[in-house]
Amino acid sequence: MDSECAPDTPFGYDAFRRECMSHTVLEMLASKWVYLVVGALKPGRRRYGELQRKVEGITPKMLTQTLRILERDGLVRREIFPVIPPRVEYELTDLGCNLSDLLNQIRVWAERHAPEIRDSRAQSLAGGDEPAEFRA
Amino acid sequence: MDSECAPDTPFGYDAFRRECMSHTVLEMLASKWVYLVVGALKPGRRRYGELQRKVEGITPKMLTQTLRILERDGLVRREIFPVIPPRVEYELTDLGCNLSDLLNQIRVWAERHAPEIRDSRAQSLAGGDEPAEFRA
DNA sequence: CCGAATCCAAATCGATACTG
DNA sequence: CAGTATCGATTTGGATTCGG
Repeated sequence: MDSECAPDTPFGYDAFRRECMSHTVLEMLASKWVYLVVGALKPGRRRYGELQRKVEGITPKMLTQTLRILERDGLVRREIFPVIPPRVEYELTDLGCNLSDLLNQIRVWAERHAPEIRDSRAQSLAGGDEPAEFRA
Repeated sequence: MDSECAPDTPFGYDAFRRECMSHTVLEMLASKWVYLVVGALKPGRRRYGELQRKVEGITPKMLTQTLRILERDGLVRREIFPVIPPRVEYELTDLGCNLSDLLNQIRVWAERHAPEIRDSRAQSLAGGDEPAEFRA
């Protein structure tokens, strides 16, 4: 094993520990752009420009950076076609597909529960807590 | 609906659009500390100090900030006992429990696939790409 | 068309010290 | 015990420019 990770988890890794390898994996996943790019990659092969259009507001810099991280970690495969104009396609690996299913569940959850969360935030702003505190 | 979100999703929200409410939910979830704190909260009620010990390396500042965000969004309930010394307990709401299951799957995924990802990163560093490029 | 490179502003985070 | 306050380091992100 990489280093001393708590042994009370199914696979000998414990993301709660900073030195544990799985902790760094979680850090990698904890990114808005990773969610969205992996989500945009879900059906099949995608070109760079497609991704940029699908993930609204992502800059070339962040898109490239995110794709490089995903490639480095074995979640995405990149294929370059030596033609002019350049053509580069991205595709999820098996590992990436596997992850994609989970991340998409989160995305769907976010979409499904957005209203409740919006309401909760509104209440928070209005000072909506402690029962029966009537402010005239 | 909050604003113009693409209508081609099951719930009328589309996290790929920046102005969409669900996009901000995703931003909230895309945090290492949210993963870990929600994970640490999974079985039942937890005191502040317990959480701090469980989530290795979290500072009081980040722990408080994360808990406040989760409370604001209706995922965590906070109960204060007016005693000395102070006692404060945190608990997932139903919504939070629901989310917790998903986030835990991600955490387990990270733990399970940590070895493959470590290997992939190592290969990346070694320049391990393009087939049959023999570097003497 | 697909990026790489650079610069800079801003937000985030961590460490530490302090309080009721 | 359960936070708050402050400060500096680090990271992040966006805008822009350039090249193959």
